[in-house]
Amino acid sequence: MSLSSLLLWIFNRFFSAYGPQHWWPGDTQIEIIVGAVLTQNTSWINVEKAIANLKRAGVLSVELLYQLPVEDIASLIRPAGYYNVKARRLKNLVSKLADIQTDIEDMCVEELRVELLSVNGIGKETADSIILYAFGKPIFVVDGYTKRIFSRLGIVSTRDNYDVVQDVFMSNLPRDVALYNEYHALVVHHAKNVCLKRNPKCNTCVIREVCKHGKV
DNA sequence: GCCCAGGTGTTTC
DNA sequence: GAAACACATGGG
Repeated sequence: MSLSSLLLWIFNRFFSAYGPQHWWPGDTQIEIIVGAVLTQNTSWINVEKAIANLKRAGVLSVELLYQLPVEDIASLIRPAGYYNVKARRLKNLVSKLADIQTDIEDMCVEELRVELLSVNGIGKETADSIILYAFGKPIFVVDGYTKRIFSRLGIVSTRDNYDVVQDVFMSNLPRDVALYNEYHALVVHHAKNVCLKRNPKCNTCVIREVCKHGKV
């Protein structure tokens, strides 16, 4: 089986088993963008509390976050952890967004990615999450879960860096926003519920036929 | 009490 | 360059 066919087969197994994930959780573009920063090395449950605080304070917009003192943002996002670091990152990001706002829809994926990566505190995963889930442009999001699952399958190596892993998916799958959206969300679901770090539930895994862990 | 979470930047060898 | 470290809350 070709790599392309294998990646699609895995996607179909995940989708059949888990169904549509309706990502990204969040009603507005800025909520998705803020969530992408807040979830850095942080569980989503804590991010939800922080976003609820921002909503309650009525500051969940590019303009208002731009105006709000960094100390006030830090105080509101406290439940998400790293609140001083993340408050600064959010300020940096909304500043950049205000700068490029009128050009974003006309930018290609590569141009937008360069702009986002130029912001201190926005790395590859956060940038790609924003491009895919907030702006609806086709780029495959890689995270720790993706590396864990697909290295167990032998498709990537644990040594491979972000760009190498991303290229495996983007060179072997159609450039399709809906596919990339659902695939990454399904990977996260699978990692959280089945392919756990310490004790994976390989006996019930829907891709055990192709996973080294699942082979008896 | 310990481990972990949808990372990133800086410092250090 | 890569490895170690800082950043911090809250759930299991």
